[in-house]
Amino acid sequence: MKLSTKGRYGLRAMIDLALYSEKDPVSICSIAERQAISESYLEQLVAKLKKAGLVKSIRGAQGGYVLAKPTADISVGDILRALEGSLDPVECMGFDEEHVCSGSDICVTKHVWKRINDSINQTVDEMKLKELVDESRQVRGIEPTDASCSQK
Amino acid sequence: MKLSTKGRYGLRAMIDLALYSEKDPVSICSIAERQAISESYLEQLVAKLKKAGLVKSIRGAQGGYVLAKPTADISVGDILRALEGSLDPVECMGFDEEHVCSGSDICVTKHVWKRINDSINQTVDEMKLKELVDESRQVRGIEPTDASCSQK
DNA sequence: TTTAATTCCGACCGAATTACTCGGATATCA
DNA sequence: TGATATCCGAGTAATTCGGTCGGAATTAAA
Repeated sequence: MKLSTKGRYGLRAMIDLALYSEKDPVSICSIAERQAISESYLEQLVAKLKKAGLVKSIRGAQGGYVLAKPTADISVGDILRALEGSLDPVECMGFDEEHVCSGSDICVTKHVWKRINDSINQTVDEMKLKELVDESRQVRGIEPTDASCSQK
Repeated sequence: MKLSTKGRYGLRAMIDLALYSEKDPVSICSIAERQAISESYLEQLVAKLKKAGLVKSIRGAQGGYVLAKPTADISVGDILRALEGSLDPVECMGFDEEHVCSGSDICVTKHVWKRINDSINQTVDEMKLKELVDESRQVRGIEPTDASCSQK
């Protein structure tokens, strides 16, 4: 029942991206530096975010990433599901249709799993990236400029 | 973010145990047979349930297991935590105390993880074993006698 | 008093997943 | 034509998962 580093790093990366990409695209390298995440690993995560349609890429020099949608339209659930796959702790066959299970206790547990799944998804879907970004800006002053990241 | 077979099998085993242990203790062997779970694996799970104080064992021939508490006093959360360990998808240091995080976005994500953890634990704790057992009995007729399980 | 049923305990094991790294191809701005 | 970037796929060490196996200890029944 653990959330992997994909989800944990990825959410931080998205907040970082939202904070710094207002003017110019943000490079993976600069996010990695600020967030102390391995650059090559972060690359994989951002690829997933892109495939999910949450960020857009701009290739070439001075390129980077920007959000594909306004922060109010991106939920924590969208981000986590993009990175982790389904957040359902139990993937059950025939959740919706009234599928008759073999044993009655299996059927009963199915309701349990569904309630857990629903509770998680509801919780993450009602939190929007906008709220997190706003909160983050309140904590420290705004630094909207993305310092180009150090070379190696 | 997956619940392992420990939790899934274990919950079914607890329902089974509650259904069949009213008169006599129930053997692992018979639970394994009814629930189609490997006997030797189930042994490990029941050991965890025992250590958590949810079931009591009666050793020797005609022995087995019985619930240690009334079904109304055992929550799904108790069972799952006994088997899986903490259900918190993210284990965060210093959740309670106002620990100042290094970066503001880390602090912000901390609130996210806390809300997810709370939502899961609340959901599983408000479901009691009693409800599941009652529901299970409604589905099919009651078979309170534990047929001694087939030998190998 | 033996025997069969049963819990108890720890070691082992293959397969999958996690959390990365690395090397290089491709695109694009200056 | 470089220097920056994204893109992409393969490799890999460590850990977890989902069990199995063998045997010791306990106790009811024959």
